Amino acid sequence: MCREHRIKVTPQRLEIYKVAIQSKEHPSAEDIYHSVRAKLPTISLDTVYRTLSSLERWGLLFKVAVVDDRSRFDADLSPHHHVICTECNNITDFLWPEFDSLALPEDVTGWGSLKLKASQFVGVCSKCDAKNKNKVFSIRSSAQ
Amino acid sequence: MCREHRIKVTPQRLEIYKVAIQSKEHPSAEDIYHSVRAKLPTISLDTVYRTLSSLERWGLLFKVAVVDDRSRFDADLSPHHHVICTECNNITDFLWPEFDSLALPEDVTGWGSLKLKASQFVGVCSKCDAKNKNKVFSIRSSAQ
DNA sequence: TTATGTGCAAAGACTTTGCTCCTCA
DNA sequence: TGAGGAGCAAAGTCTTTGCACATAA
Repeated sequence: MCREHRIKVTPQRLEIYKVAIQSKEHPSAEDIYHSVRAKLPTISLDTVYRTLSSLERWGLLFKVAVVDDRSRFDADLSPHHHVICTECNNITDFLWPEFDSLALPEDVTGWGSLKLKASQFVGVCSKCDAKNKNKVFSIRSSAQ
Repeated sequence: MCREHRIKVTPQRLEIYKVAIQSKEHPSAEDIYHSVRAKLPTISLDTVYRTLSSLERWGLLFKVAVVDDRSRFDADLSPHHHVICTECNNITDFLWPEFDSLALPEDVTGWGSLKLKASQFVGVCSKCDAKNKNKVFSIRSSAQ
């Protein structure tokens, strides 16, 4: 793949891409940095940033979203969508074939050339919802 | 609206919200800052940030996306969607009633409580596409 | 009057960049 | 051997925060 792009194959690039495609957590640059350090202890964070930026340029990876000021990446190129929890910052994948087969509105087909077509939902996941309710409850009870 | 939330009505808040709902450009904090300064020359950027954050908390405004490292805001709460051009960073609205009436997949309905349901497309708009082609052409011709 | 909000300045956090040495091809 | 990449450190941006003064209610 590097050879296709006529650039050097380095252990850093191999490992960063490996971590990216194996991760299901939509990791941030720092997450990837920590994972990669397990195999390449001397790698630096800026190499991770530079490599992620290259992978994105080559279309092997993309920024899913920016959550809590951190960019989150996804190397899964198959059609899927994301729900983001604003409490725990988890990003969950889901499939939605009905969406994928929907015809795009004319405003979009005439707009330009699309790179990425996805839906994105934002909310609070049920786990965090439950935690919040408990919190409210305990505040109320302690306030009595 | 401020009174509903039991907070003070200040000229800064009024003006920031006014700019936000009137703008169709999905402005960044800095864009809003510049617009508001026309009427309130002494306003500071951190007041804009603080107010935008409040408006978001009250559900009167939301972050559409982060483009070019800047958060972009939208106070239009009616159902609509966005296409983002990665070249000129413009965000264009479009309507898509077919999407809006589509049933959500079970993975999402069971996931938690949604705040925001929208689709988001990323690509290069036709204007920038045309510019790029011209650029490539002129490079080629000058290289001859 | 008093709880809140604003301005100012400085700090924080993530990300990018210049430069030198190293390394893949 | 030579072009391109990695590491290091420092700089750049956007955004947040502490504090004193101002202000809406």
